[in-house]
Amino acid sequence: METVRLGLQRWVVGRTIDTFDLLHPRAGRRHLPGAADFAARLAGRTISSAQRRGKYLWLPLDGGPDCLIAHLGMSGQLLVLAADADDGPHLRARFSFADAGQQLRFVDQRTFGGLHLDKLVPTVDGADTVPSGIAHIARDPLDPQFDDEGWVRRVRGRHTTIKRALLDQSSISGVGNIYADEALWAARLHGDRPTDRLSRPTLRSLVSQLRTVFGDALAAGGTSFDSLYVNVNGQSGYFDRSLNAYGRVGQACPRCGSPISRVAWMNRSSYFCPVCQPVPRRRTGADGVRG
DNA sequence: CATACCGCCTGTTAGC
DNA sequence: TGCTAACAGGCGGTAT
Repeated sequence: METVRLGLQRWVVGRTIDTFDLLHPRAGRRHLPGAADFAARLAGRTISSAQRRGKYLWLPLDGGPDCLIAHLGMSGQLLVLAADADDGPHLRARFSFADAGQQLRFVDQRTFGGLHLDKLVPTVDGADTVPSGIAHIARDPLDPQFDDEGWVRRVRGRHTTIKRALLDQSSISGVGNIYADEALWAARLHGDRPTDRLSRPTLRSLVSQLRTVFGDALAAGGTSFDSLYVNVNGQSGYFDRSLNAYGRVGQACPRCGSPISRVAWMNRSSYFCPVCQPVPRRRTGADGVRG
């Protein structure tokens, strides 16, 4: 998502929207007044910047509505393409600009993503602004304002497992199933470890590993697992080539050589090394669930 | 209140 | 060969 934000910053910031065409109702489902209203509100607006928090992107607009929010779901793409470029089968929305240059297109095969409008409100710390509808999304670990110690404290105070905590976007954002498994592998932690029994140094180390995983992915241009994730120029990232655990069931752990395990987890999968990341012993009566 | 987990979508692919 | 079922996954909503 940061890769996409950088692309938008380069290619669409400063440009004025001429027409907006919503081509699939699911892409605009969060804009309740409908496609015609959506188009009317965007016409003539100039995009003033490109912002991101976790997996949400937003483009602040001059003259209100405050901003256009984009969430790509798992298969969404924002592409900057010539006006005569082929639509393809999954084009969901199109932005044409007053300068008649390249268009911005929202393409989304599985339609989990979407676009909507929102107003900007100050963050609780007053440091900047955020769309009102995503104020519950936490900062991500690459955000200079992310509070490591605050996250460690919060996680240790909860009664859940560490993988669930990593995927909880209201505590730490930007972490999906792939990056959660990779960071847990790097930190040698099994995702089922109870958060209230992890030490402060262990959790600090986990944030640090997460930052490394994010940094490496960003340097490689993002993660593309099935070629659906691409940047605004249609180039896909190649970070998937450097995954250590995710998707590697049966292959050797790059650290110890043991075969990577895969288990069903929350209607998806978890990948881990059973030797480096041992399954935690179940808590029993003697240990006490509440301790 | 805190935590757990389903269902939304559709194209690809494994398996029969 | 042609079909079915599993799978990918962020997150809002609902159940516990």
